[in-house]
Amino acid sequence: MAARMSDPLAPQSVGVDKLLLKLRVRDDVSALEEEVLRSIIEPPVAIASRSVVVKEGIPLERSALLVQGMLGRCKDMRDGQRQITEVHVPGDFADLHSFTLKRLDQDVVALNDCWISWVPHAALRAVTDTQPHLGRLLWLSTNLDAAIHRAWTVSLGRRDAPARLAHLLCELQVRLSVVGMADEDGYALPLTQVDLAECLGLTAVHVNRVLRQLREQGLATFRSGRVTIEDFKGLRRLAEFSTDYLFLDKRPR
Amino acid sequence: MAARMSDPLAPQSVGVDKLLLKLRVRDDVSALEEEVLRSIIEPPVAIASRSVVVKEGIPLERSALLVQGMLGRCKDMRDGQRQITEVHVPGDFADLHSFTLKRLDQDVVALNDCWISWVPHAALRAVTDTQPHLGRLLWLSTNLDAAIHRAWTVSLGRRDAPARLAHLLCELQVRLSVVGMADEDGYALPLTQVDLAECLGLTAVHVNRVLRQLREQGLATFRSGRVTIEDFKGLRRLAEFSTDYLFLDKRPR
DNA sequence: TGGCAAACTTAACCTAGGGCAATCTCATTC
DNA sequence: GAATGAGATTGCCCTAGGTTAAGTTTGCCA
Repeated sequence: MAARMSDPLAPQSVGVDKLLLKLRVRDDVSALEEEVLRSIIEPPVAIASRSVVVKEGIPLERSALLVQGMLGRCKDMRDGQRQITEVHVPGDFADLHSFTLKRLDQDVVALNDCWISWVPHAALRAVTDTQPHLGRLLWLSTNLDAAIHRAWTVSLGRRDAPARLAHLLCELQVRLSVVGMADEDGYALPLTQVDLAECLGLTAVHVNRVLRQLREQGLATFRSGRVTIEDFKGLRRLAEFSTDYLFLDKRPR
Repeated sequence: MAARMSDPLAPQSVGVDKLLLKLRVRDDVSALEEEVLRSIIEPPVAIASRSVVVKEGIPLERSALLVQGMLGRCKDMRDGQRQITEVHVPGDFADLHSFTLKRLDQDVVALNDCWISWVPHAALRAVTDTQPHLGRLLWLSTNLDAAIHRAWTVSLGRRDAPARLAHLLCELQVRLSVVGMADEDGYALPLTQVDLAECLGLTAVHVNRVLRQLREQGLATFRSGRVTIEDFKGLRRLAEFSTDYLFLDKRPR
């Protein structure tokens, strides 16, 4: 499997590094805590595009830290429709909530070729026992996921298709920036238009129409796996996007 | 304010009791842990219907345990539209995520007259420092909220209006049962049709149409603040509802 | 007990986005 | 370098749900 992957070299520690980038935007992480984190994270393993990393309902003893690529949380409906409820970027734990819940309510699927690092729940339990502040930081990271879920709920409930797409493009721009994977111009987005549709509660055909709209309005272009942001201000305005829900600062404690 | 409320008697400890019911469905809570929980929860205070309990963005030092009534997490849009991203029932912490995030990304609003108990973040910090298992249980309860968010995302993205409404009615039936506030027949639901619309990403007019549909199909009736479930099986089938995402069991640890 | 105001209900019309099918593009493989 | 297949694109038609605008019912308070 790994032989077919575009980047066959396992990224050694970038997973933890990106996790640390993500956490340190929100709070201080001491050298000791960093050491502890590094010690509980297993070496990365390769995951083939489109494979199911974690299946809904199965009892779990570990959680997956995404090192490279993108993962989605997917719910399949009876009629074959699918909804993606979150897109994970490197540095995210895709299923840290399974540490408390012991299984998942939805599948975690690789949206492209990925590298992930497993973290045993036993080690996480030890962290919450002996490093309460670090434990609270991990708790925080699951609460960030929840905040993202709420933002998606708002999008699906109250934004029309162009605003919804623009909101997703803005969100990914910001989340990828945090882990150093986006610049002002845009970012690599290894999804298909079908995937986007499954994030946005739309059909692939309509996503295609709306992508063209954004392109023709000079806001953003999505082509061959790359999002080019032409007018971030305009995109933000269209989406009514604010970074508040991503908690990009350290608050007084 | 309290003078105008329908039930002027402060329910003394039912908030903690319902929280314990909720937690004990998911895991064991020792007598000591119960004692600790009771000790950190302040006496209930009355909240008038429609008032904002917690405003988005404000730095917070405490979280609200809902004792009686219902709360909603609301996002207001520029154009006056509003999306509710979760409905809280007694025994829920409405904003426990603010313990790690230090503020909210959305307002918490009283959907009717409520009683809530505040819990200081300092006390929660002490719990995570000295009672790691109890700390993990509180973490779990925020992860339950996230699972509910994901279920709503799926509803908004992939279910049509009747299925979406049916799904919400099923969810509340189950969540209220856990805290002893629903029976086989149904439950009190102190929301307006506008509130339902704001949960479901629909207009109030369409909610009204769909309520009639469910009534005429003999599935459920919502009238004068009460949901009567006439055919739970049928409602479940229509909604493609499963209780899996509510994690109603204790898993091996 | 009557007068409001909020909530609910219904109808007529309209539109954003879905459904379906054909075509196009391009990368991969033999 | 032809065959293949996944993804992207476009057009046409249609429906679920929105919009607007009346009513009607209900509960509250003077």
